[in-house]
Amino acid sequence: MASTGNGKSKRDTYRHGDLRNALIEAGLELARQGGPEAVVLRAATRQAGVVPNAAYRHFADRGALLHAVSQAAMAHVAHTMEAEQAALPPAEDPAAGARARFRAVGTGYLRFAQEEPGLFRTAFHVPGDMTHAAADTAAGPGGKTPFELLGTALDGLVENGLLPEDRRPGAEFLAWSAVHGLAVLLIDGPLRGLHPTQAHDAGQHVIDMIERGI
Amino acid sequence: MASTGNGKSKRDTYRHGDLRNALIEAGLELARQGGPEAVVLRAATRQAGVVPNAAYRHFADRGALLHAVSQAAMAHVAHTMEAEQAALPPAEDPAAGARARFRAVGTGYLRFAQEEPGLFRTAFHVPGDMTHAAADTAAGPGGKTPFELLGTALDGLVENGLLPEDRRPGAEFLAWSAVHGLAVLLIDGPLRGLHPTQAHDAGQHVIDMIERGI
DNA sequence: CTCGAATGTGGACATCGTACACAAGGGGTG
DNA sequence: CACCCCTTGTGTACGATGTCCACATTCGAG
Repeated sequence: MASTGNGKSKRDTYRHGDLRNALIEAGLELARQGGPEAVVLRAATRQAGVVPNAAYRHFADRGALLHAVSQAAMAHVAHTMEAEQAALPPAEDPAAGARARFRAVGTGYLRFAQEEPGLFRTAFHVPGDMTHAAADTAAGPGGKTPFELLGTALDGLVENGLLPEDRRPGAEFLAWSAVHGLAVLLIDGPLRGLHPTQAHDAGQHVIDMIERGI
Repeated sequence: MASTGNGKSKRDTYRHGDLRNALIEAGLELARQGGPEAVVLRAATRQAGVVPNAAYRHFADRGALLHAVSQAAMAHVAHTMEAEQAALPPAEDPAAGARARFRAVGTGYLRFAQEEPGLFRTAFHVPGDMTHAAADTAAGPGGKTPFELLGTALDGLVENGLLPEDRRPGAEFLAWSAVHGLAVLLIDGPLRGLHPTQAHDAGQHVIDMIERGI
């Protein structure tokens, strides 16, 4: 076993073989259900069929484990964003395509926040840094972090004349602020429990505001 | 004593007299320094000079205490926002005044986030609901919650023709999203540690975007 | 004055993070 | 192929936390 994800049967080998990843995987599951505070060191080791202290061979402390889980969650965010872009119908012209890809960045971000609130909260739980955010561990299949995806989409807007070049600097912070703020409102603010379609509309409104105000 | 806020000397009376508020006060101090997860029941009771279990006469559990502290922190946010508005120079004309008061809402909010990040995080820590948010416990000296302050400011914009009436519905969520998102970026996102003046500029940019895009 | 409801105390327990010493065993060197 | 050592997992232990239960103290209504 060791490779199979189940955590029930006790390991047959003394060595686990892939404990570090098993712990991150277990942590992800805990985070999915209960957010960052639910990723408990002892629970993760239990799930991996290992004694609590074994974790310390791979992580300095609970915080380090949580950070690794957070990075993995961030990668999931990136994945959802890329998927949203990939699902886009072929664009009529380059400009329309750039605009659609930009909006998909926000839409994917918001979709993830609603579908996986626990992971979302974990991904952005006082993340050491989400810009450089160890680009490899926090990246999606395309190799880009959520932030980088946003930057690329903004560059696309500029290239197609949809965003004046002098407004480009710092634009990611404006866009990110608005979308992330809405995400928070949706998952544990006053907009929590909004019907998915209404939430989607709210998301489009915010993205409209960004396009207008950026 | 009981009335004095110090927590050093042991109470002389068997009854504390105002334990509930003493615990909230202690919780606020803990939250100020370490955010929501730092508001620890035992620490608060210790500070109040009382045995841990005494807290259960006033709060159902740690969560209830944290919620009360959160509400108190929210009141502090409202206070800062009101102060920001009060400090405004007299306006030239009503419209300019309405606009300045609207911007002050955002500026005050962002100021508080930077000056008291621990309290800020605590105020918005999965708050049962921040809209109705028990208007009395979360309100500032003016009797309004942060959300209500924002709504009032938006109404002011409409009254002065600065915001089309058909754009008013839901506008608080657009504005709140953007400002709150920036606040998060500033206190534990990639904009953390930004020089206060730069942070202020970023805030003005976001508010500009809101005014343009709302 | 008396007695009950409100408030604080004491002791106990499960769980958590983590430190320290020890065991197992896989891989490089001879 | 044998040996030794470094990595990885185990066992035991400690302090801290949230919370439960039974008991003590005191205030205030009658």
